[in-house]
Amino acid sequence: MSKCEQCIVREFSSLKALTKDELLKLSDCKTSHIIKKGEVIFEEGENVNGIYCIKDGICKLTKLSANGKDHIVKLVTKGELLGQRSMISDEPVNLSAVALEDMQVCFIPKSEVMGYFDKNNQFSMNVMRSICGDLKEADDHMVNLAQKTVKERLAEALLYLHDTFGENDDKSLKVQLSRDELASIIGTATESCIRLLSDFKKLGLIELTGKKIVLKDINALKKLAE
Amino acid sequence: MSKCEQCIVREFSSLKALTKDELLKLSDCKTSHIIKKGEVIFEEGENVNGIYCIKDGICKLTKLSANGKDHIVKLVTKGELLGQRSMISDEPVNLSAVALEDMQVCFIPKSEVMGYFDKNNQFSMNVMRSICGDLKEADDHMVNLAQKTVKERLAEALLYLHDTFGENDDKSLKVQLSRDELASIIGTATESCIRLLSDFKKLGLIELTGKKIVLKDINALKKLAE
DNA sequence: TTAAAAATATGATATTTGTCATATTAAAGG
DNA sequence: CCTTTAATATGACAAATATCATATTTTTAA
Repeated sequence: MSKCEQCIVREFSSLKALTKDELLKLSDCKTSHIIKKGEVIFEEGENVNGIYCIKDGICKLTKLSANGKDHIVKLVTKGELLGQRSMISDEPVNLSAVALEDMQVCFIPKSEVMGYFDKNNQFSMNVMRSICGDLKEADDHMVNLAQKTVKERLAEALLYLHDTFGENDDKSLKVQLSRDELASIIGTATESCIRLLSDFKKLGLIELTGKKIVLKDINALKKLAE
Repeated sequence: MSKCEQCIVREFSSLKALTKDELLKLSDCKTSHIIKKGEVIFEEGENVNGIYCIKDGICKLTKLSANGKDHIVKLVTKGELLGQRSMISDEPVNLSAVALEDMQVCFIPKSEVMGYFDKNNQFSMNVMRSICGDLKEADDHMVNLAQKTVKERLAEALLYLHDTFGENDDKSLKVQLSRDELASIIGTATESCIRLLSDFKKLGLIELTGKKIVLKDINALKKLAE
C-alpha cells in the first residue's frame, strides 16, 4: 500500500494540513482504486460515506435534469477531493462522478475525515475554502448560463478547458470531450454545439481534427466570450 | 444595544452554536443597522470584512453579467448570514446584497468570527453545512437554467417563492418582486416574463392584481415545472 | 478486416425567446 | 390632486436555438 506521506498530489488538496501522525493513520485506512475511462465513481443519490482524493486523471461531475439529459456541472482533476459536500451535509451525493480518462483515486472513509475536522483546524479551513471556491464558481457559472448566448458560452468553455487543463504537444486541448459532453457543459443541444464549432472553424478561431480541438485565435475567442 | 443572547433569530443561524461567553462578547462588538427597501447592504467587489446576520426582512443577492443585466442568484431572509463565503475565502464579495423590503441586520466584524472558527468546532461545522447547502442549491439551479425552458423556470420560481416565503392573508406571495426582478431570477427578458405570466393567468394557474401574484393551481404549476 | 454501431456533420424547419415599438396602468413627487 | 415618471402589458417582428431528417465519418467489436 502506497504511503500518503509521500504522495505529491496530497500537497495540492486540503489534506496538506495533515500532521505526520495523521498521514500514517490515513495510509492504513485509505483504499486505492483504478478507474477506467467512462467508469462511474459514484452516482447521484448514492451514499458515499467518505471522500475520494484524485491522484491522477480527470472526471466530470454531472446531474441528470428533468428532461433526461445529463448536465456537466464541473470537471475535476488530480489534487482535488470528491464528495466533501455530501459528507459534510450528511446527505447522498448530489452529482455523479464519471472518469473522462483512466484515473487513480484513493477513498478515505468518513469516520477518518470527520476526526480531522475535530482536531485539525487548518484542515477544516482548507476544506471550507475549497467549498467556498466551488460556490463562487457555481454562482458565476449560473449567471453565465442565464445571461450569455450559446456562442458566448461555447467560446468561454473552450478557453476554460485550455486554461485549466492545458494542451497536448500538438496544441490540442488536453481534455478530450465528445461534442455531446461539450454541449452538456454549455447547456445546449448537441447539434447546436456541433454547428457552432463548425462556425468557429470557418472563422479560423479553432481547428478540428476528429475529437481534437486546437484553439487558433485565443484573443478572438476571448472577445466572443465577452 | 440589544443582546445577542436574547435574539431569537440567532437560533436559526450557525451562530446557535455560540456559548454564553461568546454571545456576551458578540453583543459588544456587533453593530445593528436598519436597511430600507431598495438600499444596498454591500456591492459586488467590495471588501466587507465581516458577516451580516439578518434579523428581519428579505434581500436579493445579485451579480452583474457581462451584458449589463443583473442576475438574482439567491434570495435570503431572516436567520441567515451574509458574506460568509467572502470572509472565508478572504476575497471581495462576489455578489451584491439589496433589500427587497425594510430590513434589520447586525454586522459582526471578521476578527470576531474568525475567533469562533478557531475555538468553536460546532460553529465551524454549522457554517460549513450552510455553505454546502448553498453549493447544492447553486448546482441544482445551474442545471435548471441550462436544461429547462423559460416557462418551466417561471413555474418553478413561483412555486419556490410560495414554498420558501409563504403567502399573505389574501393568499398572494409574500415576497413582492417586480416583473424585472422575477425575470432576472429565471434568466429571461422582462417582456418574456410578463408574457408568460399573462399566459399563466389566462390558463387559470395564477391571479395577477398589480404586483400581487396568487397561485391558484399549484398542482398544474408543479406539472409545468416538471 | 469488415460489418454494425456510434459519433459527427449539415440542411430544413419549427419553436422558443429576445427586441423594439407602443399602449396602458400604476406609482411617485411636487 | 395632478403631472410626470416608471412599471406593466401586448403586438409585430427578428434572432437564437431546438428538433428532425439524413449524410458522412469514426469507432467498436465480431
